[in-house]
Amino acid sequence: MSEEKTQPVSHFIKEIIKKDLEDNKNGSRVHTRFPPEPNGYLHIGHAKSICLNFGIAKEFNGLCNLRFDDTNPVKEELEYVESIKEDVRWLGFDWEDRLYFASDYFEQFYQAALQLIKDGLAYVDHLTADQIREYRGTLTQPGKPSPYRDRTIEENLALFEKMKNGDFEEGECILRAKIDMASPNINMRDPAVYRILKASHHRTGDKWCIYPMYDFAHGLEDSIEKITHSICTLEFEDHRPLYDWFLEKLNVFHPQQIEFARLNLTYTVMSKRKLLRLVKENIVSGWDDPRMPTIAGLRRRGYTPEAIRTFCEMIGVGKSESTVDLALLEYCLREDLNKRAPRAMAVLRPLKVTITNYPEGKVEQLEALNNPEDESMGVRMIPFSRVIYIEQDDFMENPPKKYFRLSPGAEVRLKHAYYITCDEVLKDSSGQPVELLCSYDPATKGGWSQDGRKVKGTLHWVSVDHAVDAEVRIYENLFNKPNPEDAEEGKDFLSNLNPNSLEIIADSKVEPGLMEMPARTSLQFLRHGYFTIDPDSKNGKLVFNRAVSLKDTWAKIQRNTSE
RNA sequence: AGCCGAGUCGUCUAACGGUAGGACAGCGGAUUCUGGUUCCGUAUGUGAGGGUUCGAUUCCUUCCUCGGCUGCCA
Repeated sequence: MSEEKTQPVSHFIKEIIKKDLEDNKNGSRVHTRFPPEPNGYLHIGHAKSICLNFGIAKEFNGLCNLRFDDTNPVKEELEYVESIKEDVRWLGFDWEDRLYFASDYFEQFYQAALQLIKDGLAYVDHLTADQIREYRGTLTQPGKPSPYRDRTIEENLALFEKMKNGDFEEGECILRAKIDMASPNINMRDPAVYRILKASHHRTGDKWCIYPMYDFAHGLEDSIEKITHSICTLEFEDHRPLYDWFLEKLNVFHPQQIEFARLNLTYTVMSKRKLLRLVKENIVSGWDDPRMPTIAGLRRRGYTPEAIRTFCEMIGVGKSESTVDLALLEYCLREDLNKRAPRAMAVLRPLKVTITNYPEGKVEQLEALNNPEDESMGVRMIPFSRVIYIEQDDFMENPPKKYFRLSPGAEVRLKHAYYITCDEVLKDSSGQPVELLCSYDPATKGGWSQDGRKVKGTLHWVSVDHAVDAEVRIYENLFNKPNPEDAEEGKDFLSNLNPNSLEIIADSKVEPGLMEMPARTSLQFLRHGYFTIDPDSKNGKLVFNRAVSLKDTWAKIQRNTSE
């Protein structure tokens, strides 16, 4: 595992913390938390938050908790809890013994609610949900008080007790904070504190039938854990006055909420709701489909934790809504894997080549460098013989200008092997080349020529008799618009799905040494890109995912000249 | 419309009253047994107006644009 070379960059949150440290606020303690709701898989946007929270703790000698914000039993599941733990660990972060659940605090939340009632700051409201909406007013008009707003403390206490005991049905009543129905901030117009949910919770079972709302619970969770800096995304900015109100009225330890802009990526949707739809509607194969921006998907695709961490460092942290170019993520992966991934030769779309002047039955073991960027990764031996496969794209009968590859009469280098010249093209009835007859120069063994003669093209290849079959999965963006939400009138993001986001090449040929490699090994297929061995691989049947292609200058030239 | 927040190269992000810088993407070139890597070079930016100041991306002000907020979701 290599260390990120990207140095931590400062940003406004770190500046706030540095100042707090200077002022000796919180006894110079820094304690953050990552508080996912277990209602879906983590995605690259969460990675930003994880890197931020755990990264800050590390940089300032503080601590970071992993806390599940599981206050809504109808949406949350154990499967998600497990996947989240796995993903955070995989990203390289350690919460040590500080794994917490909001549901562990339910009793404390209940006591706090009681306190609010006793202080005349909360009441049980029997308005229906529709009525509450009506009474709340609008963005421009103040709300009006509920007729139940002035129930006595004793009455509220008794009613809340009944709520807790299950004497009311869902929706019959709620507990509300008594704040200000005319506040310009709608969150302050007597927000809900507790609602009745007769659902079984994945951790507390049927012990409770009332569940606290986020605004009430979250600050208390932070307070209980003595969090110093409660970092969340921008949409909670309007909730901060409420966050502060609860903590102040309850007179408990008061963490500081700080909001930052969530990550958006081009060609990607990031909301859990939409990702859930892709999964539920079988548009992708699951949460870990390599086209998903989930941590599980990126992992299966072949992304490394190092690349993701570097990316999160490079994008910065700010308060303005922004959309990062997917190309930056890809750059981070290439940069990481270029240094670390062993090279291998894989022919994705094979074209047979017979080297007519190479002895039949002869096999040579040729030496190949595993990684030119890191000689300590050593060498391997690759079998060479009379009949080999090259890439179909590496031959053209009528090549355009600047085509360096094989064509009739042209000479190219076979990587690590010999120079060959194409003498004859054998075609099928439709005119498609099916086999090339070539001759090799025995004096160029290893890919060198003594006479200083140069060849422009170098091709990868595999020996037909030694090659191993493989399935290769080529991924493109799941969406064909930079902003998938940019859909026609009346259509949604699904109308922007890229029909070519997955291409399966079933009959590729790879060099034999890859048989021994374990799943999830990252490799560079020479001249193709970075690939990883998919867990679907079975004995005798390798499956590779392309994580990201190599930069392809030739493809770019072709694109530019065709325009 | 009310409240809150945000506007700096194409994108992301620095500059905290004193030379608008970096990264990615782009373009051009060199090197190369990967049309990869590496190296070198290059273009593009402070939303608009007014003010304060010797000096404004930075402070004030008006406007404009964008985002969030009217769940018993988080």
